[in-house]
Amino acid sequence: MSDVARLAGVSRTTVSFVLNDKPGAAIPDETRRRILEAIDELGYRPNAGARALAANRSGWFGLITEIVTGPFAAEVITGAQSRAWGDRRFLLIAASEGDPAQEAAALDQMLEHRVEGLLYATTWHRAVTLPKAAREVPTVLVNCYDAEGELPCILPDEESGGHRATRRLLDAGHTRIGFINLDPAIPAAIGRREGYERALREAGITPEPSLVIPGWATADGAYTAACELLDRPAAARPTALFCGNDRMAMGAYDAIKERGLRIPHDVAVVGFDNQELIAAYLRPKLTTLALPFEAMGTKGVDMLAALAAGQPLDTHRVTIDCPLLERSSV
Amino acid sequence: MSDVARLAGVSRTTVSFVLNDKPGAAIPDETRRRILEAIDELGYRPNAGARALAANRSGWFGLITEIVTGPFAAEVITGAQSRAWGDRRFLLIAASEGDPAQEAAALDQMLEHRVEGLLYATTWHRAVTLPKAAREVPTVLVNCYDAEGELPCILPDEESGGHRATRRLLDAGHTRIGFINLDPAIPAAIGRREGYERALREAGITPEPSLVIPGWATADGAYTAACELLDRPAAARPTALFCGNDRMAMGAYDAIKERGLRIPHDVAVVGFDNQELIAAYLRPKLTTLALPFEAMGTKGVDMLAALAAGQPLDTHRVTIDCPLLERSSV
DNA sequence: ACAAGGAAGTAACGCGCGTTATTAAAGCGC
DNA sequence: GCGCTTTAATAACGCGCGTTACTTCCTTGT
Repeated sequence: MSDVARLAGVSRTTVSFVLNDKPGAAIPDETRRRILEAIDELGYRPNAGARALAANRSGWFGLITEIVTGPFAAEVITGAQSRAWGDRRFLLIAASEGDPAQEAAALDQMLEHRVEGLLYATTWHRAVTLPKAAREVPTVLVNCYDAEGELPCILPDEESGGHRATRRLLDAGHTRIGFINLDPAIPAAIGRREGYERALREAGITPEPSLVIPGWATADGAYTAACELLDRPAAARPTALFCGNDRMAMGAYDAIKERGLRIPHDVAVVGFDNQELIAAYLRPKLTTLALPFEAMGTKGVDMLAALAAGQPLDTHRVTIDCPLLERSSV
Repeated sequence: MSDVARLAGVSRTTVSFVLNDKPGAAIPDETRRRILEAIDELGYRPNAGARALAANRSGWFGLITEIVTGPFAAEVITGAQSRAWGDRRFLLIAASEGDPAQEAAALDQMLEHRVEGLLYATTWHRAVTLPKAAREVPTVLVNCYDAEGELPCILPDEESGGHRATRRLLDAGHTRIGFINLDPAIPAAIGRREGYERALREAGITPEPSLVIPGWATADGAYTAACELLDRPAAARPTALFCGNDRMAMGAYDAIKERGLRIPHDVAVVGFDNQELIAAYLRPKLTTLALPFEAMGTKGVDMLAALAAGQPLDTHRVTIDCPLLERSSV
């Protein structure tokens, strides 16, 4: 920077003013041009670390996930990343691998790097408890919530998702809709079932509990559940299946095809999660709902930026809709 | 840090010595204990940015990928990440989205952050040309190579992969092995075909060109190709299919099942890429080869660490084996 | 002609730390 | 008791930059 100043025939301060577009500093165009030329000629690059030190603003946000691999975390990262870079902020990403020790170590490193905020994301919607150190810095939870309900969080709107999926099947003319659910104890399963039942009631149909079977989140479990549903007498057999996730839909597909039934003519299927590799390549392609991971990532950075700037949050608990992806299974 | 020094009754320098385990500095246990106690009591955390500035070592490596989403990039990141954190180094990750402008911007930011090395990873094995700015810092290519052949690179061993897949089918007793290949012009397709033919020749079988058909990397393309192969007269029909990737294997599965043939009894299948969501949930589960993305990521950080330390590289071009994942389709 | 005010630019300090050169005290052999 | 080495610790500088307080020069109005 001193070299630039010397070459441009000004002081280092002036160079700094130009680089930061300092408001209130009167820099004639001619001087500015000389400085920019010098920067270009010398190939000068400001040192981000030194700037951070002097300005007392690191520009970093931390992002802790359980695993970096896996489509979910990757999408959150994508969303957060793009939003952050656009804002000239940067993401220090760490994976906890589900290990509290690694998680604590990662958090330590982040605090040493003076992150201005922390994003904590989980693979599936559930409650979490953070290490105490997380209180030292603004924190936003993504796809999870803390038991004490103190931290702001961003969650998928499971209820409206279940409603939307069911509604889609109702619109296609189905009235007996089987629901192969996830583990019934988790928030996703509870919310989606509520949405499912609300959609039915809104259509004037009384929810039939026997049409709801847990598939335990596996393809095999869903296969078994689908067999059970499809082998009922014709009058009780569902003409559509709403599956808790796409892997489960895969199992359901097998059960359906095995019985010589066609999708969607004989049985329609809606999945959940939009696991691209499954949904887009099943035959026929699977209509499913997407968990809005990328949107949750960007929203997380937004909220963090607000918090870091000292602004209050309008909403402490944000829910984001799960969009329906129309393919060929309905 | 001054507070710590004051509380411990020593100078800031002494605190620094303790923090860095400075060799040659004689610190009595008693003094060290007092300092560590003071650190603990005050909850002091060193400022990583300031350390970097003073020591002139940022501790950062940059990682540029085309997309952060997608299983490939995610695995590379996982590998690089775990290796880097273990070494107290950190990854500044950016996605180019295939856009040269974004790529250049990302690189600029990385250089401003004074990364000590750059990892450049692509989604599929191919040649690349880097922005000139990349020359300013040690660079290692992952899953790609530069046309000039100047930069060190890490590549999957396609030839041995093709050989291993074919060998597995030969070992299972197959002699007419169809190969539904990727776009024949790309390195992966070329290497794997070489391996395929070598394995055949080693088994005393003359490669039959008509058994090799491009599937153009899509499930539909592979489906068409598989139909063509399976509809040949019995004597010319392959009893096993080696597919260029798992999506293509998915298409092949459909063609096989449609004809009432069973996997693996009538037709065995080997895929490539180990796209977990497909390979592990197809029925029967798909035997496939994994691209060693995670290993490539860790190796990349290793090489970068060596380069950043000024050590010469033993090998300029590293290839890593593609392991066979045994499931149920052979 | 002169004060007032703005335009253009600078010197100097501090951010939090690593590191070198130096000092002061303590131990040791005789 | 004296010189010499080791031990323990420190003052002071610099890393690359942002920022504040200050100076100098030019314009403008009267």
